[in-house]
Amino acid sequence: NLYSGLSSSDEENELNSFHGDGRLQDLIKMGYPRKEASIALERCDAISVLATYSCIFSNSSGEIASLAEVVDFIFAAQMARQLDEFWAAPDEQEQRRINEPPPRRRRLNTDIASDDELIRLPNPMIGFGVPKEPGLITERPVPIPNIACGPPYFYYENVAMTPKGVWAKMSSHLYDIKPEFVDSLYFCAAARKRGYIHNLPIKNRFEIQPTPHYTIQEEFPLTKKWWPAWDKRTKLNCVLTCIASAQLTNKIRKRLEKHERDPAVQKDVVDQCKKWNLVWVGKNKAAPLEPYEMERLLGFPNNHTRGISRKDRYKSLGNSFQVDTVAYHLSVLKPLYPKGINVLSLFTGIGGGEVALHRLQIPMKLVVSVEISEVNRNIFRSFWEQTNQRGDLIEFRDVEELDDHKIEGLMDQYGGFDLVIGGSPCNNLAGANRVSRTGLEGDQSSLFYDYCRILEAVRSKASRMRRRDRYKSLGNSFQ
DNA sequence: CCGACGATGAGCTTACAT
DNA sequence: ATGTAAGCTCATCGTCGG
Repeated sequence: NLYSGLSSSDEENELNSFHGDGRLQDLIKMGYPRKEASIALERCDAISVLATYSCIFSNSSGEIASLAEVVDFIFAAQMARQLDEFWAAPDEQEQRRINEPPPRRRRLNTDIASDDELIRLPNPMIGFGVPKEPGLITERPVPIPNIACGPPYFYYENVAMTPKGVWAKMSSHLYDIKPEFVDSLYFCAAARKRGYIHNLPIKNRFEIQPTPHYTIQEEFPLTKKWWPAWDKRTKLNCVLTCIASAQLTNKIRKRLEKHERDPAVQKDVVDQCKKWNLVWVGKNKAAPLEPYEMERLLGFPNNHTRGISRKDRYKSLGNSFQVDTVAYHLSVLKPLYPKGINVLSLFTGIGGGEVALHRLQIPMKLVVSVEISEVNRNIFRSFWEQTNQRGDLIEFRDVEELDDHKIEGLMDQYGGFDLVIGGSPCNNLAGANRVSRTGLEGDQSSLFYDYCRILEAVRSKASRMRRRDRYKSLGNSFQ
């Protein structure tokens, strides 16, 4: 038997893993990078599992396998495919990537990672497809690597237009999954170009109802009365964290009262409207969106962010998900988890991901939320209470508080996470930032690495829990 | 302390002409 | 293929007046 020589020593390790697996920590102490150690563990365990299964089937004496056994055999076969990759010598490029030193603060233009892989933004920016547009695909052009397949699922989001090389680097830290770039103008009346790295299936996605309106005039019908013919916009630009001053509205009104028919003035006004995302709310009166209008554009319930200052509402909304877009991607979870899911929500903000799940009517049995801003935590807690959620909500302030020990404790207590969702800070990536657009290693945006750390802790713990369960059911089947 | 306001471009993209 | 122009961006900071 090909695997018999390996199984005995591995089974000893398996037994050790019942009292809290120290092997990953040991490997890290020995100087192996976390990712490499984790991959090695996963694949060694795959061999062990396969050996165990070959033993069962040789003892089954010609009986018909139960459905459960067949399902498990398929699982074992998937593992067997990974063996080939495991024994193949890793190519030099992958080796170099694995041996890369941990992230340090570095300037962008000296970043060596930026030149080996250049990720281009698609045009049109529809990802794997959007509703009501041609170009829908049901299979990924680049499959998800085996190591990242299956639950627990994860969903990571950030701005599409980052400095060069940033998306390639984020992809390389998230199992080399290719990002899905989607502009939310295909879901609502405002543009929002974002990239999403996730391991979700992409077949049979569906929209949440009711769908938002696609044009400004339909979404805000009261503006039609005041909308000048020479302003041809039908879509708004990206919802940002800051709005125009009231003085700008006054200046525009005064200019138009004098030179309403001057094409040059008209062009200048339209430019200002595009720059500041203004809509027409009165005669010659172009004003920024109200907070509740932004909420509608982003797919939140009316006055989701009420109770905090106006300025904070704009800031929180500008930093949020577009709910309809995210819900479209997460919709594939609904048939998979009819009884609900456990969610680990990092950088929760005002809870865009949870609102999406709620509007999909996917019950949330548990949400562990990490959010540094107090006003955002208050908003999210209000949402949780007012929608009469039955599940548990556990809040943390800082990702630093969520170490391996705490993650594993929560997973033991609640039976693991089904979804890890979050978008890390974009402050140092966003084009609107004049002062500190320092890239992925910037003070705020480097929290991306905490997302990776926590995700890997969840996935490795989940694989250990699956193994433990398999041994348990194995023990039962022999009685 | 809070909020309104104005100043502060780079870095990336696409579109179009050459 | 290459150059040029135009368009857009989950923002930050200091000042000032309440």
